[in-house]
Amino acid sequence: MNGGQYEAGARGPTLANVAKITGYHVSTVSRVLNGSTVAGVRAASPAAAERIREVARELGYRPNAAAIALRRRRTRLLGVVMARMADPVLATIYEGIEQAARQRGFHPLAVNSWEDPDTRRECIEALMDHGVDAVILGDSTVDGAGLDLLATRKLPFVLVNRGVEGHPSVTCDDHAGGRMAAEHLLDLGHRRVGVLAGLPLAGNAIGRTEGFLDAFRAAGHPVPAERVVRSTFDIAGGRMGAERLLRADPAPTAIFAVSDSAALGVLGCLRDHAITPGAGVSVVGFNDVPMAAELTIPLTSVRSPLRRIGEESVNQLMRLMSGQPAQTLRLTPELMARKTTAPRA
Amino acid sequence: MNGGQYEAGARGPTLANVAKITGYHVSTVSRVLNGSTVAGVRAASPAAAERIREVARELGYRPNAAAIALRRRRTRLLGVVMARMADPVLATIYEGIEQAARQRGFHPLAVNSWEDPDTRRECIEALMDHGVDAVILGDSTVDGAGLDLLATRKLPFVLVNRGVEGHPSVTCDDHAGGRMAAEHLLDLGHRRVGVLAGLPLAGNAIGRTEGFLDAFRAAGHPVPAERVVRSTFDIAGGRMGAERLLRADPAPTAIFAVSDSAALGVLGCLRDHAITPGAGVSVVGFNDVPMAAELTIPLTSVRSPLRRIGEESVNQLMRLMSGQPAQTLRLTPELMARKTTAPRA
DNA sequence: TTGTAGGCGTTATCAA
DNA sequence: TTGATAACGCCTACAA
Repeated sequence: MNGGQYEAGARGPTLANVAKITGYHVSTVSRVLNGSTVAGVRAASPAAAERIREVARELGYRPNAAAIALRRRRTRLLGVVMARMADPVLATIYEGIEQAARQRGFHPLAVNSWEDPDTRRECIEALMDHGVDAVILGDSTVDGAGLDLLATRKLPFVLVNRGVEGHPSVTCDDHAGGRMAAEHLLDLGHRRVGVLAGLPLAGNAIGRTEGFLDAFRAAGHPVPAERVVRSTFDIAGGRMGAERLLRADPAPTAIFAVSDSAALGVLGCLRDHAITPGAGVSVVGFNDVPMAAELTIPLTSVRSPLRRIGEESVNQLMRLMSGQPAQTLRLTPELMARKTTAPRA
Repeated sequence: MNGGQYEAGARGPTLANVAKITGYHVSTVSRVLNGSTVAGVRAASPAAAERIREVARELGYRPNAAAIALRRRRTRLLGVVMARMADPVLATIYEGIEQAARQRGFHPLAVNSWEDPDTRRECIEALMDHGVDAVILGDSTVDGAGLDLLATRKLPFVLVNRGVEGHPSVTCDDHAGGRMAAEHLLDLGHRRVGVLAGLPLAGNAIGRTEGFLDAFRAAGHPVPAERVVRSTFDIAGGRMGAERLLRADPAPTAIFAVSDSAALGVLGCLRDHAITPGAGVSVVGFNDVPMAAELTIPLTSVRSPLRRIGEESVNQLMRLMSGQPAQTLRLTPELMARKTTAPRA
């Protein structure tokens, strides 16, 4: 079958090779090369260790991950489930995860669930099949779908981006972020506002929406239900949601979208309606992805520390893996006021 | 160390378990469960096979990936090296890769090289350590840095996004794309144009730039070297490059950026200079990421089939792994003319 | 300080 | 059609 051009299973030198050359036994070589200790002392004579390490280096010895995984029951693989990688928010979180994981000698195995519960289950099962040591979930829904799989195998996991009651998670303080957006709009005099509330089962969307609605209610201007519309987090969702909000008469003077991508969809929609963002209808996004600041009319957005969220999730996972409890972290967002928000005309 | 709450190495039922229950020998169970054949016939009596499969299902048996990897010398893991995941272009290509790989029972192991040669080598080595069956490289430079690592291990690999002479790759037809951008601007009457040429060692940037410059030269309006500036592909790169181009007197009437992110940086820069994209300075990007069409002044861009590029790279890898030669594919781009380009004032 | 032996879960080979 | 056996590369008691 194979033309011989490639040897998929080509392996490098093994411990046995190093052993044969040095004249030491495999077990000795193993001890030296992974620096194991007996009673706190390095378990090999300095001379032996030196020689063995030298030969290993010359040979280009690299430990075989499969063998180690089989023997030690750990792979140093971290499963990561995301809704979709091309979402700039998730991709940035992933970057944080990847970097933090690599610093600790772990590698992320990333899969996309496409917001689909069945696919999510498949993803998690596939990750477990590959023997990942732990899992980071970036696509959870508040019903906790799929978490049972991890629980039954007692596999450590941390939620990221979207929290679920009763499980450790690292997220933005979404409620606070929603409130910031609301207070900004209230300060600018907006009273009749619309909300693109994101997916109904996503914890981050729920938090942001509630924070926003709470603040408006507290200010004495509750937002009626028909001006809170569900949507996906992407551009298309924002566009459709905005279409619907703008159909109302009178239309809202401001729109809060729980993601920047959705906010971008809103901007596209406003353009089609010949409405100027800011001057016509104010728009607030969430996350402050790099694009937001560069738009011709730069987007007001609630900044969330995406990379740090990713990094912290790995930290918490390390805690879990070493037997400590994981904390649930809510990192503080920050409002970046820009030109898509302006005082009510 | 471990508090007992989690068992990192918890494993499910094994072949031995199934064997004990069914009364068959492990080897028989193995033969049944992985559907191996002897002389084209399934190597077990139908009754036995039935029973074994039933027990395996009841027990929730899942094969141990580490053991299989050790024994069969294949992991069904695909290494993927990207410059950075949060780049929307790379993330979209990755989505294509992930989907195609999963359909074939493979899983991508994705690492970010951050455009750094040393990090790239580390990435590739780490992937090999984990025993990936093949590698997709999305961050190659025309000098082929790091490819030697793969060659010495005879590991199949395919380049994606950026080609390198002499190696199979799946890319956009960058030269054609650059030409399209040029012809569009030429049609609109632009003669004094600037180019944000991307990273000097990136094959895609080189192709796009050359295609563009060739077309202008052919039209009798060669672009002088000082109006071709190197840059990174991201927003910051576009912004800095645009600053530099605009400092010239007379400034160019149009700018071609080899990526949409850079084009977005250009738009931000134009805004700061109070120049209207299109009416003032025309701007063309590359890739047509979803954002482009939604901007308040939508971005003219050369669309490249990112997802298909990712999918095709997996196809080519499958060919390589089955001993067939891989093809080098150049998928055709398409110009999406929008509002950031307008006839020369 | 070093060697020996056994096994992690699976599969390939050989024998029955 | 099925069973026995060895081996993939590594690690870890235990013995020397």
